[in-house]
Amino acid sequence: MEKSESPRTVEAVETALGIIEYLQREEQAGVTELANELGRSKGTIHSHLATLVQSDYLTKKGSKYRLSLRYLELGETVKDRLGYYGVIADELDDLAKESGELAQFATEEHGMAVYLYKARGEKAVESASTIGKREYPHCISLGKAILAHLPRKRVGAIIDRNGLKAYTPQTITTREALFDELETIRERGYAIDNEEKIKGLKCIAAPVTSPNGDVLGAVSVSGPSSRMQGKRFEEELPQMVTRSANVIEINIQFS
Amino acid sequence: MEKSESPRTVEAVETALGIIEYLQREEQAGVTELANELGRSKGTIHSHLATLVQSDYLTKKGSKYRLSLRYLELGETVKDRLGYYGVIADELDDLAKESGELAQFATEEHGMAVYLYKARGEKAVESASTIGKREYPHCISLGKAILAHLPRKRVGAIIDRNGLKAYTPQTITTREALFDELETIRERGYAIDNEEKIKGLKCIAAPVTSPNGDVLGAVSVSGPSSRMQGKRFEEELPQMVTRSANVIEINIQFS
DNA sequence: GCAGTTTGTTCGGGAGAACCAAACAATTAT
DNA sequence: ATAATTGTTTGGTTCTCCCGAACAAACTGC
Repeated sequence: MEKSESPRTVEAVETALGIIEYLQREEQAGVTELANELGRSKGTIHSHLATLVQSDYLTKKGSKYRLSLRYLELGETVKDRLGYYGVIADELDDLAKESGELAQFATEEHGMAVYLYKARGEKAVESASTIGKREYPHCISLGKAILAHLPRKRVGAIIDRNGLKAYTPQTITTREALFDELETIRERGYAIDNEEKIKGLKCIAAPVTSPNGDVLGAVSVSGPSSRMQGKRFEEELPQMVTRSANVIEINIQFS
Repeated sequence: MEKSESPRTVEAVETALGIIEYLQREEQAGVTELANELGRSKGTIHSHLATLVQSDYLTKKGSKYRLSLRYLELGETVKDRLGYYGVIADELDDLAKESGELAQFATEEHGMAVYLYKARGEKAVESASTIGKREYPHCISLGKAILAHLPRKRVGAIIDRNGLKAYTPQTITTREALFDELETIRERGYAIDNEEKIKGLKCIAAPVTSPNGDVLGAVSVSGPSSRMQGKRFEEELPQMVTRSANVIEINIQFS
């Protein structure tokens, strides 16, 4: 089961990445603040900062450090390499317009659901998620739609890694319940988030798979529970979402 | 003049960043390839890769490593912090439509011009530049428009850092010629790229400044020399570009 | 299917660098 | 002006980063 031991890592790199992560949360910081936060001496942090500035990963204004614009380039590179970014953008814009709600696309990486795009329809609810944001997959429709099409042992590993944190009374918090739910999703063809992450918010998500069967991501619409009920929630929206997922699948093949 | 000595840097971090940079160019690579490229042993690279994967900066598929989606999030964070991204996007879309050409916005960081947005008009030429791409400022209109509004000693430092590489016979390659050109730009109110970077391509760029006088970036239109001449090149387009720059300046204040 | 080659992984040991602590300089606050 | 805080520099020591080599795994060619 277990690998003999965890592989060696480079501590100096971990502190440098810690600086980047802190500056992602905090916008700007000085030497002392970072030293306290990361539990290193001021001198150490100082040379790390010098390294990151020299390599263009940070900028220094006065005595405060911030993330540089280099991450823009890296972000674009990653986006371009996905290959299907334009396809999902176009289709989600349509879906948002047609449904009037918030339409989103996410994929999976390292056991987390990663939002790649969002489009806002006429009445779309606000959402904290932005492009690149990562979320636990077990409590959102996008995540569950993806998990439903991953190998069972892969899902097990993800649960072990993440746990099953509860956000609302509806959140699925046991392994068995989640596997049952995934089974239901496979049969039904789409996933539902019934206020499992945020009270008052319901979502519907359908998976996008490649020709050879593995899942590339999922499409969803989200809206307030007041609008997400009856025939609209049980027929119309599911149909829109699954249709969008299919359109994306087809267009990816020819792009 | 010179600081006593260059500050200390952390070599381990430099190799880790070297890995990231290589994977930005190459899409994917294995241990041996990276070890050769960066002049380190396979064992060393291996533990660096383990560190970067563990912290979610790389993904491992089989025995190849790639950049992870984390850079999407970092890119979005940086974009949001600019504050005026939406403003330039809206205005450049208009400018591209009105002019029919390629409209771009760039700002300055570490002595380089960094493209932040581009919008393509009806007849827009193709361009290799993408969001986040960095370019030497001395040979493009956007760069010169920005340089014209930086402190003289800052410009001097940038020249020292970058040099003045020639791309075409028109490229400005001497310090004096560049300072003269910047003076002309300040008087005229906008900058011209007369095939100084790419043969057959001409551009016009106007600076965007903040109320307190420092330059935030510049707006440009680019087109083939055949279309960039006569009254259109000397009056109409300059007017459009400077007007766009002004609109952006105003909107930034109220956003 | 089997030897040969290449690539990834593990590990001991030594040299060097990352880290700390403390002193100094610069900036800000009182 | 003085005190307090923060940034910068520097020696010295410990620890870790790195190398090299051995091992394992994957791929190649025959």
